[in-house]
Amino acid sequence: MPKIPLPVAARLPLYYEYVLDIEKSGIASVSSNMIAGHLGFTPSTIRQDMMSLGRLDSSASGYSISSLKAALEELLGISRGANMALVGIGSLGLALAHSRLFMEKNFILRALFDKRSDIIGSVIDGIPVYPMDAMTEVILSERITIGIISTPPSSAQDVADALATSNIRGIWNFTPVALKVPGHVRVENVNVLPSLFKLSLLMKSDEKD
Amino acid sequence: MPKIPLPVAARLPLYYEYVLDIEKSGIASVSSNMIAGHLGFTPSTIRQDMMSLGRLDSSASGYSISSLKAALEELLGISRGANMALVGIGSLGLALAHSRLFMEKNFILRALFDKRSDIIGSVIDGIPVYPMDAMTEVILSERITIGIISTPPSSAQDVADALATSNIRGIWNFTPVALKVPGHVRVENVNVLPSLFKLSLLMKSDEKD
DNA sequence: TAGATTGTTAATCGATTAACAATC
DNA sequence: TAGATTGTTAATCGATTAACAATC
Repeated sequence: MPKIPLPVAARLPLYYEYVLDIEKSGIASVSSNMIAGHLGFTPSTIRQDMMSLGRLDSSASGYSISSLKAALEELLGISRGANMALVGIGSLGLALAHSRLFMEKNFILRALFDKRSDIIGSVIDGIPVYPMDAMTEVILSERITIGIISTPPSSAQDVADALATSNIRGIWNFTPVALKVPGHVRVENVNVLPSLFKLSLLMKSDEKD
Repeated sequence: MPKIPLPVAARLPLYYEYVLDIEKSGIASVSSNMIAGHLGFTPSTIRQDMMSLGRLDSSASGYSISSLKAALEELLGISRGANMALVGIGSLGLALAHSRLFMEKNFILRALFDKRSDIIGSVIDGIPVYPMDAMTEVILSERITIGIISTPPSSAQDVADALATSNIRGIWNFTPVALKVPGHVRVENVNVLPSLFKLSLLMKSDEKD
């Protein structure tokens, strides 16, 4: 199994979006030069990255779109997909539940959990809302491998503990809490504040021009 | 003006959260060793980064919390803050409008824009909803420098054009569209899908253990 | 074949880490 | 002073870029 360096892994989603784009236009292959020009890297970087992807069909007209797409879908987990559960139906949780973004990539939201009894038993966008204590059972029966945490920060660790107990394999954490989890659970944190700070930093550097 | 390398800039928000944490506990200074231990870097990296921040008060017990906090608030734009406008009140826009996350950091949402006439004129969480054609006027009168785009992808470029015309200085883009903007406008994109792919990649690497 | 592009090795660049004298 | 930590220079590491022979 090829071990993908982190800087390369960060570029894979960009490659994938680009591949989908040009696939639509009916072109059958793409060169490192074209990718580099479009995404703002050097052709050298692209070629080095392509080597990390394993064997691709390539020729003097570049890499075949179909083999590139297949390799990326395999690596990014799109080809196999995953079942997900979301815990905490606040305004962020609702926005995530409504989003078609991951659904389109085969990451399917199968279950919602909340502690508010007035919404338990209801169905949001086709997804049932369960009580918190049904977590272990539902995660098992729906073969859920990823848990999304969008609760208030104060409940985040408790929810992470419950998910870990339910044998979840990955946690997508939308709270600003540094979760403690057992070794078999992977955590990926989503934090938008650093991105706003970066924008602020960029704008500031414009000022003295 | 110190030019901050990107890898350093990416760590600044982490330092800031940590500084707020220990400030609460009443401790007056922190060593590179403590920061490194808590955030998972080496003390060397921390000290190099501190040098990028400019002159800090330091001693044999470490860096003074107050000078470190002040330097970070200055660099991250927290001390001066900014006024923001949000365009596109879907479920994501609502979640952002409800969030206290940036408000606490002096990034204040002053205006919401949408094209749906049934909500124009209403007030959401204390923030007025304006029609799209009031954009230039409101951005000027409220001294707004950052525009948030949370519309459907199909409208994103039109909104970016309108914001640029209104002399906005930064765009915080929550759509997956690669926006084209004039040189005086900075764009920062927020994309959660790469983060989900990264989680998927991590989980996959667990599998063959 | 001729032209273009890959695959791969070597060179460069920049970031991280180590080491230690200077400072508090 | 003695102990601890910074500030800074040098060494290491890894990622990006350049170069070019091999391939289509």
